[in-house]
Amino acid sequence: MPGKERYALVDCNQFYVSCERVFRPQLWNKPVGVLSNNDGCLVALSPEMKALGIKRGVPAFKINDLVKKHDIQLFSSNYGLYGDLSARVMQILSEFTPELEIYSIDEAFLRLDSLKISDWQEYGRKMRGMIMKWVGLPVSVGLGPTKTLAKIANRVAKKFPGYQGVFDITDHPKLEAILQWIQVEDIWGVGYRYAQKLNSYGIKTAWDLSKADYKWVQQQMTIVGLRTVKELNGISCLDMELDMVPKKQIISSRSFGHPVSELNELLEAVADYCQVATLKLRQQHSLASSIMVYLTTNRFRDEPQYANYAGFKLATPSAYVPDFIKTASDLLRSIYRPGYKFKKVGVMLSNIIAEGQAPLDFFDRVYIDDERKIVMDCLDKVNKVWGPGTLAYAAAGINKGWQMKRQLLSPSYTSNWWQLLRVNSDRTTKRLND
DNA sequence: TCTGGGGTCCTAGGACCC
DNA sequence: TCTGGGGTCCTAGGACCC
Repeated sequence: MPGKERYALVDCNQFYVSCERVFRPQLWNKPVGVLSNNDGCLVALSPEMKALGIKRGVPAFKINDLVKKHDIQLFSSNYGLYGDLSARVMQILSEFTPELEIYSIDEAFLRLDSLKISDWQEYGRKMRGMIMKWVGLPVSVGLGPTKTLAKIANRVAKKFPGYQGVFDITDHPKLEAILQWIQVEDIWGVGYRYAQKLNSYGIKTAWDLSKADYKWVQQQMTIVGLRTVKELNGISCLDMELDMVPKKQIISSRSFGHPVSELNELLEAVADYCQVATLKLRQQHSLASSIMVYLTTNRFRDEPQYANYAGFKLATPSAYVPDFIKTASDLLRSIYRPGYKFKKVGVMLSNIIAEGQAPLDFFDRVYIDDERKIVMDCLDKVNKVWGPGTLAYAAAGINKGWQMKRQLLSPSYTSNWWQLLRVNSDRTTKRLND
C-alpha cells in the first residue's frame, strides 16, 4: 500500500566546504572551494562561489583569475577531517532511529514509519538543530514515502529557504507541481545518458517520467530504471541497507603529482597502493585472490599515449601485503613500457571472500592460520595507535616523489594530535597537545 | 605547468556442458 | 555435414552513484 513507509534523507550542505568552515569561522559568507585529489579540479563549492558562475568539476587551473579577483579560498581535500566529522553526524542521526543507512560520506537515509510523530516539519528541524549545535554543519532534511521521493524532497528543502531546510513531500497537495519542476537528470538514478535518451522521447520532468509506460521504461532503462519510476509514484522498491556490506572489489589508485617514467618509481607506487588496498581488505575481514594492475599516460596531453592492465589469480586468498606486492610488481613489469610519461597506476583486488570462508588447501598454508595474519595484525595495530604509515613496507619507497599534490591542505583538526586547534586567550596560550 | 577516486548493478554474448 | 534448447559461468561494457 503506497504511502505507508516514511523515509528521510539527511544531506550535509556542500559538505567538504562546510567542514573547512567549522574550524574557520572567518570563511563564513565567503567564496570557498575544495579541490579533488592532486588539487586537480573543483569538487565542492560554497553558494558564494556558485554565485560567481563557477561550476563543480572545472579544472583548478581554469579559475586562477577568478580566485585572485574574488579572493576565493581554496583547499586540498582533507579526507581525514571530513571522515571524522561525518562519523559525528551519523552518530547523532543514529539516535533518532536504529534504521539508519549511511549512504555516503555526507548523506544518510532514515526509516521513520514506526515513529509516532505529529509534526514532521518540527522533527526535521530538531535534527538540523542538533547537528548544527554539536558538529557545526548545516544539513537539509527531505521526507517522503520512498527513497527517491525523499531525495526530491531534500532538493526542495535546499532550494527554497522558506522551508528552513526541511521538506516533507508525503501526500503533498503540490506534488504534481514539484515533479514538474524536477528535470529528469536531477532524479536519483537518472544520469546524463538516460536523461538524453528520455529527452529525445519528450520526457523532460519527473512528472513526465512518472507517467511513462512501465514496460517501455524497463526496455529502455532496465529493471533499475523501472524501480526509479515506481518510486516516483510512491511505490517503495529500494529497501534500507542497514548492514555494512563488504566490498566485492577494492581499488587503490591515484594520479601522480608529476609525470613518472621510471619503472622503479612506478613499482613504489604500486607497492604503496597494495598496502592501502589490503588494509581496506583486512578492515572488512576479507581475503582476496585476484589482483589487477593498470597504468596509463595522461590522455589530456598531446604526447604518446599508452595504457594497459594485467591480472593474476593467487593460489589461495590472502590479505598479506607481500603476497600482493610481489604479484603486483611482476604484473607491472609485464605491462610497463619505457619512454612514456605515466599519469597514474592502480591496483584492484577482486574475488573477495570473508576470512572464515577461505577454502582449505592441501599444499599451501591458509592465511588466517599462519604467521602472515599475525604479522598483519601487528602492523595494523601499530598504525592504528601511532598513525597511518608508522610501519610500512620499504618497497613503497621513502621519499615518494610521485605522490599527489596537496598544496592547500588544512590541518586535520580532529584526527591528528599535532594538528589540534589551538585556543589563544589574552592571558595564556594553551597548546592542547602539550 | 595544471583535468579525481572509488564503488555498484545489469545485460549481452561467448564458451562450454548436457 | 547440417545442427535444438537450456543451463551455468565468466567477462566486457554500459549505466549509475557519491
